[in-house]
Amino acid sequence: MAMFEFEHLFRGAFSVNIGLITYHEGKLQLLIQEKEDYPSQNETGLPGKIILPNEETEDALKKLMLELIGTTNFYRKQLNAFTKVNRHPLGRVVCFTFYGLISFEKVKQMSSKLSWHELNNVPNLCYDHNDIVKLIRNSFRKGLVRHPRVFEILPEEFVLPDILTIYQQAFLTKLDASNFSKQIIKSELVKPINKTRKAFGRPAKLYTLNKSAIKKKSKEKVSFNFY
Amino acid sequence: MAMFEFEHLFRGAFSVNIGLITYHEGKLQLLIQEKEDYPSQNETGLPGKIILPNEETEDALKKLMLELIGTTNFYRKQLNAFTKVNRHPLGRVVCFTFYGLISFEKVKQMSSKLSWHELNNVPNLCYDHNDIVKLIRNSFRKGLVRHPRVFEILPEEFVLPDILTIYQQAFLTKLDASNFSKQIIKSELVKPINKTRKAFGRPAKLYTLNKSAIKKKSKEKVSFNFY
DNA sequence: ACAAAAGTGTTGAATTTACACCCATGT
DNA sequence: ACATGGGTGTAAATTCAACACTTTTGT
Repeated sequence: MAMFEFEHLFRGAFSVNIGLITYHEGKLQLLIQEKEDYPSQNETGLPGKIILPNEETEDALKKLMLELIGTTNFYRKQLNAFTKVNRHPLGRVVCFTFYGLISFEKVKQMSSKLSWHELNNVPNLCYDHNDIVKLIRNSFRKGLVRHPRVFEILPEEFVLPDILTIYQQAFLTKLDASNFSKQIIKSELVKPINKTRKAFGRPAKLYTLNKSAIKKKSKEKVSFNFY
Repeated sequence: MAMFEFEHLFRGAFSVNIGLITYHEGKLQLLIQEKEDYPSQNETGLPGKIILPNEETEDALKKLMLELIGTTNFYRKQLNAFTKVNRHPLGRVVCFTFYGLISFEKVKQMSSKLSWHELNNVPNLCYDHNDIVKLIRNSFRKGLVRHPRVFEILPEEFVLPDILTIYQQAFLTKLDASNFSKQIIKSELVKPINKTRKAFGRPAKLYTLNKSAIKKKSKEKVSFNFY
């Protein structure tokens, strides 16, 4: 069997890791897991697990997330693989990374190993996980700029100033609140419901996502003008 | 040694594949390789090779490209890994894909196995390589819209209508030539040299890249307005 | 002279940006 | 009443988009 002569090439293992972002209590938050298995006991890192040799990546990820937060119902996207030979002490473990977005209300349970950390203040993580977090923040930003991705981390009913807050935290910048709100409304992606959210000052109007508007893809404007 | 108990997990192999794009004779072109090794003799696909268990991905890619085109001096970016369990007949071979951009004049040699094919008319390729090509076209488009990436596939001295042609082919659309040229000039990324390129009608002015302007990163305009 | 391709000019529309100002609430 | 955060209005500046027109070449 021809298989035999190639056997020496089949010496690698795989893992999935995910950076899951949500928005809760006015902050962007990242899900962090306390590791308990060898060789990284007592360290913290992105949620992840080893993929079995005959297991699809997507299945491994779903299994992991069911265990950890009780649902697989959230937006996700595969990012780069991390392939450095010596990134893992046990041998060559290639890491497939995902970034995910979930609204806080969709989180069904929290495994005791888990905690949320401010995305803008992530602690030191094991292996190269801080590099992965950088990648994730970048993808998150791209998602915000290019797609109506904010709604993935907002509850069903939300308020325009929260969208502003999310963008400001994601880009570490200040934006003109009044112009930003007008832009959101003009996009027709949201529709007002007849409720408000109480707060210290004037209460903010609640909106929901206008699902019909989100369908039609954005116009893909082609120009020599970089964003 | 703890290694032993994890041994059953180390059963995967890796490959690199690259979609290398250039611009030549008025067309966007993709580099295609005729395969000669088992199990895909006589098929064509993206240039690629198996990565040895202790070989860095980047090293494998460089080795491959030196062999094929005699240089590793070109822009490249890692894309998604292809991880499906059954994508390769010999076992689980995970494929790390890259897309690359090279100006035609930088290609030092052409291995006899290689040929250029119009990017908009790629033939049937082996395995899932046609899927990879789709991914590559997408990344190429994103690169064009968001970064001054065109210059990677243009010669030292180029002409504005060629940039127009590239964008039009990449996006399968027509653009207003006069407005597009004005946009390029306003970007200050190019500076005219005192030469022209002869052609049928009025000769076009030659330009070079203004390397000082390319340094300062684009302003990262944050808005609720998707491109 | 004429066709073809390159490049310039002009104009109205649309979008952006910066603020001034008004509104609805809790204390 | 007033501080606070939410929201509307407006006007100048900039960018976009369509297209008429001029320029420079080869035939």
